[in-house]
Amino acid sequence: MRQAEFDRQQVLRSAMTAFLAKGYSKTSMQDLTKATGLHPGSIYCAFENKRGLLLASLEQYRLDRNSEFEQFFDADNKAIINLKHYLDFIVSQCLSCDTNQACLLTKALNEIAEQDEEVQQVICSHLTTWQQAIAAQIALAQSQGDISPSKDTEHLGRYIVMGIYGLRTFAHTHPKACELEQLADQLLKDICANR
Amino acid sequence: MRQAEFDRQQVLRSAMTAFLAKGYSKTSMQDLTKATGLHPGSIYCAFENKRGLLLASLEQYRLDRNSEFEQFFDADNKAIINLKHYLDFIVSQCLSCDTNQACLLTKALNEIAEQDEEVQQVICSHLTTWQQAIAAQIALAQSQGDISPSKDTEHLGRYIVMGIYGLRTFAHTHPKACELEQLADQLLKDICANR
DNA sequence: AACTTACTTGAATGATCATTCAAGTACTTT
DNA sequence: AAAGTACTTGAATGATCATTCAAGTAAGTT
Repeated sequence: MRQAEFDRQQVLRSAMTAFLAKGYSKTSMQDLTKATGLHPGSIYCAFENKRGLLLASLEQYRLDRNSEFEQFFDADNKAIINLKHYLDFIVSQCLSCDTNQACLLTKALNEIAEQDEEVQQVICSHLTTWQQAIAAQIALAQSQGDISPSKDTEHLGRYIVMGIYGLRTFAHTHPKACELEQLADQLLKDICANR
Repeated sequence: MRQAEFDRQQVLRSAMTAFLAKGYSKTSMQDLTKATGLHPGSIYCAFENKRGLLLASLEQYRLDRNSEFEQFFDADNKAIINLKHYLDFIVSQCLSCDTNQACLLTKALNEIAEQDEEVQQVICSHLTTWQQAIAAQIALAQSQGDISPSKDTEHLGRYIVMGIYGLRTFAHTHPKACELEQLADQLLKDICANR
């Protein structure tokens, strides 16, 4: 047996960058060979086809975002503080002009939504897992007295996720930084409000 | 002079449907000739190229959404009631499987965002106008005593718009109808909350 | 009715696309 | 060191793409 010469993670992260810059459809195999450094034959050998490379990239994206998420919420702060830092981080991503800071899951979901059922299923499953992780942090904040325990945890989780989706799209309209920050603050306030 | 034989509005609405179904990139000229009933030469004569057809479709979309918006808010109800009906309508669109009920502006914005500056400019300008129209209705609701007048009208407008963007993306993950309705209700509640 | 003008038609064009595959290369095993 | 195995290479392939344009057709004008 002979080992593949390329670093799989590095290749997938390069592919992610390419897909984020142009979207799946507009990213040509030529773009992908340039971005990854792999020749067409190697890509097809390792990932079957362009769609397979997208699926593998989505999986790598999930792993990367998972460990990023854990870094935010493993801190010894209260859950509500970590949540605020996490939202601040997302706002800073939204304000960045670097396309690589966008969310591959929502980008791909918007583009391929009704076209490819399997890709959609994979994306939805990742997003749902993420939503549950956020809900778990909200539950923690409820137990720590920062959010009313009488509120529906799952509903609050969906509300935050909806808000983050909204922030990402809103950011495409080039709002002022302070406006985006204000929206994120409002979102968190509404979650915590005692009503 | 000889008049063109096709109905411009009808052609543009067919093009909108095609773009909404597949996205701009994946919609081929063949798709567009089939959808509009026009031959390639006629499309190029009338709209210059595929991109020109998109721009014309975006303009028609703006006109159509404008009159739709006016229908919702010309009613003799209180502004807050109209706003609720409008949100209900958007939720019902989100729940529909008909791709034609999606928003062409946000769909195109997500797809072409950083690729075509002029298209982005056009889309952002339409979305900003829409946001201002919503803010105007919020101002009305404030004057009618349904929303605290001390709140920043523009901020509330942005918040509702962010929420609608979020609802649209969230809907792609196939949530239950009641969950989406609950999110829209929460959005309106948070706007009206007295804090 | 003849002419001019402008729209319609749809096959042709050249570019670009994803994908293939046979030849080349390097690692592993014997 | 020789043989076998699997990865790499990149030009070739056929499909599909947006776009063009010359011929055809119908309306308006004289």
